[in-house]
Amino acid sequence: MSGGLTENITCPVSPLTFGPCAPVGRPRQTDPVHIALSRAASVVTAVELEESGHELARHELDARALAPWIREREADHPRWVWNDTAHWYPSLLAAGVRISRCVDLRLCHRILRRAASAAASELASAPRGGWDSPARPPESPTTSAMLFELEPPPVDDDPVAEWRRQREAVEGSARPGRLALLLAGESVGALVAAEMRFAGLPWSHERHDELLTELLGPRPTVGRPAKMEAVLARVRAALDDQEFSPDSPVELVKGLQRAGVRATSARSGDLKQLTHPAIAPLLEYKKLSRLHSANGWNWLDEWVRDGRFRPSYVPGGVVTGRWASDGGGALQLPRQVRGAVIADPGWTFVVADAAQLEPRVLAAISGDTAMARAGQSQDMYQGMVDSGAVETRPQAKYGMLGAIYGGTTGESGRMKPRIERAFPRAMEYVEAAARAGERGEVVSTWLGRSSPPGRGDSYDETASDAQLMKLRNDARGWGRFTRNFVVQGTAAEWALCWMGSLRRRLWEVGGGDGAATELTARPHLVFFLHDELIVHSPIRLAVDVSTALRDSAAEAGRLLFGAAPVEFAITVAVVDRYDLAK
DNA sequence: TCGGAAAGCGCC
DNA sequence: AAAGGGCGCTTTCCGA
Repeated sequence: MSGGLTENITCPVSPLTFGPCAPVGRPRQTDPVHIALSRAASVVTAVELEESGHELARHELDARALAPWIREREADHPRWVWNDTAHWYPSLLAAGVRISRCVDLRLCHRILRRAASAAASELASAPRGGWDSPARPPESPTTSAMLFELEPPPVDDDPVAEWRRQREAVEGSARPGRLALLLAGESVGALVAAEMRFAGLPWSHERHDELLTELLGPRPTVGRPAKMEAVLARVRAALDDQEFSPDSPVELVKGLQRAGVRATSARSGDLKQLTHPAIAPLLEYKKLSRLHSANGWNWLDEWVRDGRFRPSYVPGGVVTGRWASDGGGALQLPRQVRGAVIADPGWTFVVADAAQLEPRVLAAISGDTAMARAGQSQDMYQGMVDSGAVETRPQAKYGMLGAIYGGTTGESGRMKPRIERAFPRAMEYVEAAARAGERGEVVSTWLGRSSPPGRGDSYDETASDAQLMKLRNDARGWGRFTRNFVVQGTAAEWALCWMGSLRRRLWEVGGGDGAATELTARPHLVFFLHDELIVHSPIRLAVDVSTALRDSAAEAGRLLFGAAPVEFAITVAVVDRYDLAK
């Protein structure tokens, strides 16, 4: 099998960068296509490199002159090579400079260090060094001076040497096209993460406060909000216990037992099984309490400023390649508060969601044509019903989720034989990934991101991750992890490609390089949630943005899977409030 | 008094 | 409604 279409596209500049394909002024043979940046104190060194890696020129710049210099050089759309996007890009954005492509060396290093397809490379076998350390925190005026004095940059910090090592690792790998696409996707993701934080998600402080007041009562200066207190009073009355304490799981269970209720845990799901008049108000209390503590007024004060929610995203923060977030809980925004996400006047949101992304990804990576056929429908689960594989949509949904997650009980367990019969290649694929995990082997995504080493391997990279360590000691549990890894991880790769393609298209919709306006004056990404994107757009461009979203989804499918007959359907909604999208 | 672990629940 | 892989965040608990 080939690496998809990625090897076949001809383009003056590599398409694997998610940058413009036909730059103004086609590069001459000696034009630099990469510019590597490094910094020592206030001096920035910029090294211009040919595609071959040959050094063309070297400049030393004062750090304060960097942004205008980059703006000027950006006309040729070089790839900016730097250690951490999160270190360099925020200050450029603040100076009004948007770049089209980069190589985030640390994110790429992390992938290559572990990639099974590049295991023979010098990079993979080198001792751990500075590039294996976590990213240096972005400079902040209060801490940077101190940190830099205490921790001098590691000696192997040279971005040019590292870039060459990475290029060798990719070129010598079993799947150079796929790995190159993965690294390009990871890097463009880092650009998007910085841009989304810079732009912020439009958030109405006023509407959020109204929502909280409706549900909880007015903000109290001390103690519980009035409506929470009232619900708690109903719980206490039903238990005939004025001392009942709902906020500690231990106390909650004890309190219920004192009243003769056979509770063994404080989990909502378990409480729901019980029949007692106190249960309904108690569940209601827990719901309100969660909202109050996680996304209440304190959250609003801390995270929403000047009408924008600016969380910090962590590209590649999850072992599977999904993003994580660091503060603000951007990836867990409860539906309850999404009504506070309101577009600016004259602007709107274009909200797009990849429909049944993981099942479609499974059809593609396993080459299961029957499953791919079901995916010709906009609604893949309905397509599975129409093909006769199962009788109802819920059967299709839980059957598929069971296949992907390794479920054995309930409806998903019951559906397993039928799914196996209808989609044998897909099931064989995930079963093989699970067995490999149980044996302690490494598995890899379609583009080549490899799972952490399995059981029995004396490898300490993730030793600090308690959850992974626990899972690793449970063969079946680790098998479920690797089974899910190949699907979730490849879905994350599709999403990166979708986002990278969209980013380039949005820039064009906004006028391309000809329009000398800043990022937030054009349609721009403001939110990303695994398989969902939100674009904040001037109303008059919403149709073009919708088209760009669909074209990007199709392009992502082609980039990963070439001509494979798998459709990646998305739903698109143009709304001025996020909660209206679904 | 502080910090890590566990419980619980939000998102996909 | 079901099953359950991946996370982050808040609160409580408990021991150093």
